[in-house]
Amino acid sequence: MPSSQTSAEMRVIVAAKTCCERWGIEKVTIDDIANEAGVSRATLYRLFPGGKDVLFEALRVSELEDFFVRLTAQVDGAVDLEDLLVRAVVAATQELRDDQHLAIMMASEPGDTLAQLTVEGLPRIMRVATIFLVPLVDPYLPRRESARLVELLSRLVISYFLAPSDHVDLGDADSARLFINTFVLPAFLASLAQQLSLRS
Amino acid sequence: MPSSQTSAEMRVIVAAKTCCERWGIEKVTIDDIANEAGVSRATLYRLFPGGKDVLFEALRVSELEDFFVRLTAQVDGAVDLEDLLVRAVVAATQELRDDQHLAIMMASEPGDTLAQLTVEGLPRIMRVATIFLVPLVDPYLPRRESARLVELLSRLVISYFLAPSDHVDLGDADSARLFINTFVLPAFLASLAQQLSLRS
DNA sequence: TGACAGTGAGACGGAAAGAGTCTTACTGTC
DNA sequence: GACAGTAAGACTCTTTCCGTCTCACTGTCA
Repeated sequence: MPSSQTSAEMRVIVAAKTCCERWGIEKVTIDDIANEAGVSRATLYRLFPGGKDVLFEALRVSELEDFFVRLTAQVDGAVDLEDLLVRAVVAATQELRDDQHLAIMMASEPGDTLAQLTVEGLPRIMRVATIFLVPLVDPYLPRRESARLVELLSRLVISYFLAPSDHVDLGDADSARLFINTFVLPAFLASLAQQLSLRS
Repeated sequence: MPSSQTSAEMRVIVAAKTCCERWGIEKVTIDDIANEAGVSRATLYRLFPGGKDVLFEALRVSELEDFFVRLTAQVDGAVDLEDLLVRAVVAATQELRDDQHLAIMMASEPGDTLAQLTVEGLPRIMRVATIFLVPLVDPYLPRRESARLVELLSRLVISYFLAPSDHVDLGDADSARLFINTFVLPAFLASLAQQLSLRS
């Protein structure tokens, strides 16, 4: 029964998320999660062979996908590439800032949390960002350029979130627009012009 | 340096409270509390010989005293015995209901929490209640009767808090007044009359 | 300067909790 | 009756935690 299995996995992931929010990641045990999910420990290990590491990895992927689902919804209706990028950057920045869970983790386990936003987690973030955002950028740029653009902006959003600048506020639409037009879009102008000429 | 020592003890107790609110009592370790208090574990054991048990006992006493300090403030200005009792009962009931920390503990560790409100903790509650409230009741009743009254009302408040009744709501002033006039004050009427005649 | 009280850092052993594996028994389905 | 999925829990190994203890450091008072 594949659908029920999937549902059980989701129940466990949701339970893990709930437990982490309640106790913080360093206080959560497998038993806590299994109990919260209404599932035995044996079943949990069957669903996530590898235990805690695999489960938490799945949890991070799940949260990341949720993040981009919300982000995608927020950029819906963008009228051109600039509008799309500005909306995406502003929404992502604000969502990062408003993420209470992230703030708590940053306060209680800064090392692990930062690792998940940089050395360890960035590749995954880039991957998921690419999956979600490249299709949105594709109409305006060649595929290869789309991926480069999404990667560049993702890195910038995270960097400016982790270490805010006095000169740029990517959570502000005007500031983000100026920044994107000045430092980001010019690099893609050639491709952009090419794509436009192809379309016309 | 006795004053600094007292302050260190308070720092540890506050840290213990903070940690309990953050993680729940069953997830807190002595190290957590020592770190939160900015104190080494050795010092913590020096301040609270006996460790966790003694520290948590001190924490409970501290919270209990805070509770009655707030309660005492809320009944300030009562004009007569009935007014005093109604105010005290209503304030205590509402404070119990609004206590977020208590609610969390009741949800996560009902057994221990209930024990602290009944078999294990009630004697201490009565003791502290007596210390704080008997002086307030004293003007209206002989000392022996004051203690009996405070004990009776304390027990009733806790009982009605733990198991609400369809007929009485001690969080409501009118209901509490009716209840007190019907079931509590009559038992003390004789003493009350005697005290009044002595005063006149 | 030297005794001294208070403290932090951390080692240590025993106890307890947690992780991951595995077996057994139960339940519903084909 | 075979079978798949699960809960319960026994079991081992590892980690964490507790409580005690020692040692070095610091500021104070004589």
